[in-house]
Order: sequence, then structure tokens, then C-alpha cells
Amino acid sequence: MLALPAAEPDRVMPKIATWNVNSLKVRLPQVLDWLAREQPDVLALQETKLQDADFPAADIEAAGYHVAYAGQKTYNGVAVLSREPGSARVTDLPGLDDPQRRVLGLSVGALRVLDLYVPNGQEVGSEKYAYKLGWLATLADYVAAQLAEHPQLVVLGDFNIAPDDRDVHDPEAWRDKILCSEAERAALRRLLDLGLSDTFRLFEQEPKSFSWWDYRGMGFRRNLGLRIDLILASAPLAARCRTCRVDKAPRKLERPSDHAPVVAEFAD
DNA sequence: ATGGTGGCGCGGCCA
Repeated sequence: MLALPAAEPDRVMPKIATWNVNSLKVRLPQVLDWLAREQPDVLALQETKLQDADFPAADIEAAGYHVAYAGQKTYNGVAVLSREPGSARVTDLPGLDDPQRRVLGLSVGALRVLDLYVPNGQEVGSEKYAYKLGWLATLADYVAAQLAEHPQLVVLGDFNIAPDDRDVHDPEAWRDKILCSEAERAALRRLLDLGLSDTFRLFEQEPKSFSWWDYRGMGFRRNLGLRIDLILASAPLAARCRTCRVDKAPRKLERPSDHAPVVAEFAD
């Protein structure tokens, strides 16, 4: 029997996805179905809402994925599933002493993955809004350092920021509201200006493409959404990006997450 | 300004 050739060390994973599942306990069957159908090389999850002792690692491993996670009870929680094993796991932003589990950095092959659940901010001017902006400022310093260290960096997750008016179903209604305020958008632009591309905007997209729809008021059926789930890629990685799309199918299921997965594919 | 829905967990917080 011939041995399979070893994976080339500089090969970048071709299919990378992000999905805010709003409770992995509830959504695990949907996640397992989606993995089987889409077979991503990396899937970053947010809002797992599970402490690590309760994380369903065995089910995910049985589906053929390695998994790293950083969770807490009830709120937040992030995980990265990968075909290849991950290493060099990081769960905190340097300089931010924060019990909230919102960050998971992981190396998968030559790729560096940074999975984020950016704070929501609740309302412009609130304490949580100040926390969000401070968190994003700390993140920018960390991303700058990560870019210097890892040429092939993907920063993905629920950013809780709609980058511009194209990403908002009703820009006038949302003007200066949470997820759309100028300060939040400026914080996101600062990240992009470090050398990241919003892969979704590398390609022509249908107008009114969103990744999140409020559960209330039949938001999904009326397409009253925002695009707040992003896959940002460093320049060498963005140069190889071939597609980025929102997969609305899981949002149509019974008992869905309020977010849909976003998927980017890369040439080898 | 509030409430609409959903998850967690069993009252109220968070999104």
C-alpha cells in the first residue's frame, strides 16, 4: 500500500466558513448536517453558549473534525473546527483581562485563524458600547501584530458591525444605531486598513445580501437583515480568494440560528 | 420609548 503524500506545509485550506450558531447545544444537529454537506476545511463558530466541560467534542470528532474551543456558561463562546489538527491556541487579546470568551486563535497548516465574537454593544452610548469600542481598539493592536507574524491570516466571525449601508436593509432606519454607528464602522475600517480584505466584497454580490435577521417580526422572510458576519483575509490570502457567499439554507430550517453561515473558498 | 422572538434557565439578561 502506498503511503499518502504528506500535506505540503504551505498549502492553505481552501474552504473556510463562519457561523454564529446561537447555542451549539440546540444547533449541533444542524452543524453536523452542514459539515457533511459543505465539508469546509475550517468552520469558526460563535455563541456556542457552552462551558468547556459540556462541549460536544466527541460528536464533532466523530464527524471527522478536530476542534478547539473556549466557552463559558450561558453567554458567548467560540470554537474552531478543522480537518487538519490545530495548534498554538490563543483565547485572549493581549492586554485585555476579560472573562468573556470571544476570541479563539488557532494555526491550521500554514493558515492562522482568528475567530471572533465581537461584543454587540447593545445601544450607542451605553456602557456595553464603550466596552465594544475598547475591545475593538485592543483587537486592532493584536491583529497588527498577528499580520506581522502570520502572512496567511484570516480574521472571521460575528463582528456585530455592518461595514456600510449596502450591508443594511434600511440604512436610514439604522443610521447611527448599534451595529451601524460611525465609530463602529471606523473601528472596522481601522482593521481593514492594517491589510485585511472583506472577502465578500471581492466579488459581485446580490443587492441586499445579509447574514443576520432578527427573529422578531418575520425578519428573515422579509429580508430585514444586516451583514455582520465577515471573513477578512490578509493580502496573500485574499489574492487567492475565489468566492465568498452567504448560505441562507440553514436560516430556513426549523428552529434556526438568527445568523446564516458565510463561506469563502481559496485556490491552493 | 416599547415591543416584537429566541436561548438560557426558571427571573431576568442578552441579543
